[in-house]
Amino acid sequence: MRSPKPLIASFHLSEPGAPEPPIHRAASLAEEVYEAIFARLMALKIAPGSRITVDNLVRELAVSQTPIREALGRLEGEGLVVKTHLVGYSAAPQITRRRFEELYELRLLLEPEAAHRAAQVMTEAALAELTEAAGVMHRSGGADERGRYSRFARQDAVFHDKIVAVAGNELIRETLAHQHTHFHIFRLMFHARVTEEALDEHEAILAAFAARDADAARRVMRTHIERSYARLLPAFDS
Amino acid sequence: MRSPKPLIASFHLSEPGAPEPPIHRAASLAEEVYEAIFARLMALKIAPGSRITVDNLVRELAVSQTPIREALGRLEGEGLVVKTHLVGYSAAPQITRRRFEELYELRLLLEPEAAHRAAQVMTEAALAELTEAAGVMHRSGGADERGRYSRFARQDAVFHDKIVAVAGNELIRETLAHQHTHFHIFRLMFHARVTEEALDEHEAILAAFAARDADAARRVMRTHIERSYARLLPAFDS
DNA sequence: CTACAATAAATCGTATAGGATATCGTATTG
DNA sequence: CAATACGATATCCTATACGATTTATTGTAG
Repeated sequence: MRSPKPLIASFHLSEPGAPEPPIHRAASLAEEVYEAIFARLMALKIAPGSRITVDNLVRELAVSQTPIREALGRLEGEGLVVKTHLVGYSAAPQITRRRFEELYELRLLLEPEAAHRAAQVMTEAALAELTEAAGVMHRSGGADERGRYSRFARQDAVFHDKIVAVAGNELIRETLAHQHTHFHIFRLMFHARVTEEALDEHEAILAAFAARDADAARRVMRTHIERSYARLLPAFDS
Repeated sequence: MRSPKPLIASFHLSEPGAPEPPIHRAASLAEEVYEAIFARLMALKIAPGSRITVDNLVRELAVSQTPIREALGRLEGEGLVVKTHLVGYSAAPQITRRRFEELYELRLLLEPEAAHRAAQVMTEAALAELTEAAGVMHRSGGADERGRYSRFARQDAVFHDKIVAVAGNELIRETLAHQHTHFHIFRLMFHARVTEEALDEHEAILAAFAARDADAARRVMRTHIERSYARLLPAFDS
C-alpha cells in the first residue's frame, strides 16, 4: 500500500477569498478514520489477528495520531480490534468454532421469531423492498466467482436485516447487525460458494411473507439458518 | 468535584534505588480512565444526556487528553456516550419507552431458553453459587431503603448473569450483559422498591433448578421477566 | 421590554515532541 | 553448536501548544 492519498487534501487553509462552504465535511476526522479502518477490516485488507500500527495509519491516511487513537478506541469498544498494553492494537482474531456455534444459536433464537412477527405486519411496499433486496432478479448474473460471492454476501446481509427491521425491534436488529460484522469477516475467509441453496431458501422465506403465513415464515427461517450452519461448519475442518 | 486526586501518584519516576516491580500496573492509563468514567456513569454521577468535557476529566483524573479521548472513544463504541462533532461528548440519553419494551422483548426471547438449558446442565456446585448469588440469606438485612435497593440491583444482575453463564452461550451472555449496563442506569433513576416480589420470583427459579425441571425453569423465568416489565413500566408515566 | 448582533469564553480538533518499553538481531560464551 | 546477554530499532504512551468552531453573554437598537 504505497498510496499516501490523504483523506482531506489540505485541512488548515481557509482562505477568506474562497467562501467554500465546509458543510459537506460535517463528519469529524476521527469518524472518517473509523470508516476507513472499518472498510479495511471488512475487505480483509487487514487480516484477522495481524498488528495495526498507528504510525502506518498516520502515513496512509495523512492525519495525526489523535483521531486514529480515538477511532481505534471506538473499534475496540465494538470488539473489532483488541489492544494489548505496551504492545499495540491488532485486528480481532478469527472467530472460533465455539463462537460460531454460539452465534447460530443466537440467530436461531431471534430470527425465526422476527420472521414470524414480520409476516404479521408485512406491507406490500415492504415486501417489494425485500424482494428487491433478495436479488432474485439478477440471479444468474454471470460475473466471476469472487464477484458473485461478494454480491451474495451483501444481499444476504441486507435481506436478513430488512426482515428484522420490518419486525420492528430495533435493539434486536442492532444486536444482529453488530454480530454480522464479525461473521462477515469469517465468511470471507472461505469463498463458500453455496449461494444457490441460500438463494432458494431466501425465496421460500419471501413466499411465506407473500402469503402472510407467519408460522411458515418462522419455520422456513429456522430451516434456513440451520442449513446455513451446516454449510459453513466444514470450514473449521481446515 | 474539587478532588484532583490523581489516579497514579507519580507516573514518570522510576528510581533505580527503589526496585518496585511495576507489575501491579499492567493496565494502561486509558483503561483506568475508561473504568473511572464507567463507574461515574453507573453511579449516576454523570446524569444521562449531560455533557462530558475532556478538560474537566483532565483536571479530575490528572492525566492528559490523549488517554481520555481513547477511553471516550471506546465508551462511544459501546454506546454509553455519544459524540457530536464540534460540540463534544455527552452521556447517552435516558432510555426511551420504546427501547425499554424492545429490551424486554429481547430478554423474553433469550433468558427463558437459557434457563431451560441451564436446568439441564445444572451441577450441584453451580446451584450453590446461584443460591449464594440470589442472596436469599440476608434478605431482611435492615439497611436503609437506598442501600437495600443498591444491593438488590447488584444481586439481580449477577443472578441472571450466572444463569446464562451456566447455560453456556458466552455470546448471549455478553449481549445481555452489555444491554444490562444501559438498563441499570435506567432503573437507578427510579428507586423501584419492588425487590420483595422479585426475590420471590428468584426463589421460584432456584426451586426449578433444584428440581432440574427444565420446562418449569423456562416458564418461571418467562413469568419473572414479564412481571419485571410490568413493575417498571409505570416509570414512564412521570 | 424584546430581539438581534457582536464580542468573549469555553471547548473541541489537530499537530508535534519526547520518554518508556517491547521486540528483534547480533555477538559472545559455555 | 546452542543458549544467553546485550544493544538498536520500532512502537506505543504521554504531555503540551495552537488553531477552529460553537456557545453564552452582553450591549445596543427598535
